[in-house]
Amino acid sequence: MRHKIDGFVKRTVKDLFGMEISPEITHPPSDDLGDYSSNAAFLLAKKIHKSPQDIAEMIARKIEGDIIEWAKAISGFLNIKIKKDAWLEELKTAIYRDYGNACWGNDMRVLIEFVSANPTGPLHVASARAASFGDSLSRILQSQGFEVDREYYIDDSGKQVELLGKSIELKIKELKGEKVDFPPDAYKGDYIIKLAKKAIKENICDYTKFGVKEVLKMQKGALDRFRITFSEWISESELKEKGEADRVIEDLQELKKSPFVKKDGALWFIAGKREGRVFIRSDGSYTYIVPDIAYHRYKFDRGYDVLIDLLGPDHIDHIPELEKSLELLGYPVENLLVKIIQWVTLKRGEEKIKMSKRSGEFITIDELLDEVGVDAARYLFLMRKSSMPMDFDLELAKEQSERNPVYYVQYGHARISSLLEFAREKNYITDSPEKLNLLRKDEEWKLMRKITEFKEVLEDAAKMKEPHLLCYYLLDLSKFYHNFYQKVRIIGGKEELIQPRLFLSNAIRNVLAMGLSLLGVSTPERM
RNA sequence: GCCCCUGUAGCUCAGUGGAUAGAGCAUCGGUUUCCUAAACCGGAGGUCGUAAGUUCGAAUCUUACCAGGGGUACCA
Repeated sequence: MRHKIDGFVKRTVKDLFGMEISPEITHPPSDDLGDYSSNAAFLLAKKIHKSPQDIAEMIARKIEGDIIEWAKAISGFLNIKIKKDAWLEELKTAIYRDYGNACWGNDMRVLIEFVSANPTGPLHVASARAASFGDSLSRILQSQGFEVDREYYIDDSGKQVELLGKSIELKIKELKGEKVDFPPDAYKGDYIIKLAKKAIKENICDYTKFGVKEVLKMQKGALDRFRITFSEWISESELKEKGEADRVIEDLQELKKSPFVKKDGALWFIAGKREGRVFIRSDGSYTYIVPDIAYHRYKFDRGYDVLIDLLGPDHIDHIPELEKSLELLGYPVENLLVKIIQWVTLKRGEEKIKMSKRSGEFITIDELLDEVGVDAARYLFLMRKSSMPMDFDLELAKEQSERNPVYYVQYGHARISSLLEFAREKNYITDSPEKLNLLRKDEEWKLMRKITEFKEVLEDAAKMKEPHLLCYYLLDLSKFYHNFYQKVRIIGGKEELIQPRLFLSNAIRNVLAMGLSLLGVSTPERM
């Protein structure tokens, strides 16, 4: 619908003034101003030296389109009312299972990397937020015609995993009755004890390898429970073994203008105005960024058109070096989109819950799910836009679970499901698009217009890479439906209106179901 | 010091260039012999952190400042 209007406005402007513009097509603040409005006249005012109102009037007189009821110029805006038939035609399609799907993604191949936590302990809530986000964004992009793969990068080489091995080894000694001094940065927590006991039982000698394997198993289990899947798990150590990290350094050194400087026995990467960053330590080992560059190169080499990284704010400082290196190596950095998912602060009421993996005090995904459930957790994470640091109040998520936004939307779905079931028992047809033109009430028109907004919201969410837009839309749609349901008696109301109203309800249920499944939230038939 | 995020109703947050700035919670009042009251309707509640600038138009963009949070390793 929005695309059609956009086309009409552009064509009319071209016919009238011979100019190409990109007008915005939005919804006016109140219904009596029409269904859509455009700022086209404002954009043209300066170029052709006429007042926006005059231009809008010219466009309004000239504009043509099979779905336009009327077009008016109102204080400079071009306002357009859509024919009722057009809304009804749109409504008929809203009952299909692929409603809202689009193909402007053009089968572009997208690789989205997320979570990628250190394999040194259970996943905590910040990972849960990133997991919800990455999963939902993948689904939304898929719905718009992108071909999406999801990847988890395992940081299984480096000092942190050696420390994990060491922590297990020391814990074993302690369990055997030896007195041991744990280094201050050793990993603690129940899972270390569990791993140590298991290592003893299985006669393990390589504690690091064992620890990483076991921790990954734990992480996969938690993600599974959270309904998050990945197409690929890429291991840092494997990339290193294949010599990919070496190749990055070699190729960067071969450049005409080497970006490296030796200082204090370490190899520093200097690019742009920023201070340098160490790539090779004085002991000859690579810092984290080198295999990470190799990894990104590997992503590009596999032929992806767009790379999306969802990172925690602690990675911000590495982005310039990563991008600069890839650029120097000849890769299209503009196709790499790095999105920072801000931290989550856990609270219980007023009390902040401090988290530190090393000290062993943290809330894991499993504990979170035990307390608030998958659906509530996912919806609450996804409601915030990614740049927003969020407070997650466990007390509130639990206590107010009845008034939790996710239940409001799910309740809408359950309510309609039960209505439709009741209707079928009474032998009413719930999916016949006949007599829809009998729908005339305000609440019914509002719902019809709201339904078609689904397509617009999905497109916007995919373009902006922000699933929270969908969360707010679904809340809105549910609100409109609850309002309609309360005011209009369907079964038992006017006989000729029952079937069209059931169809309308069915369409709403379909949109709610598809929206919720894009968020990874379940759609209960009853509650 | 430098970098990043944030500042919108009492609270939690939407709104990122358009018209009279919205929702939930909290609060006050109302709605159930009838398809799910986990619902609905109404009231009250705003110097959009401050100031300047850009613009026909700014909560939205720019700059400076103020306030809160986070980062600032040859950890990742």
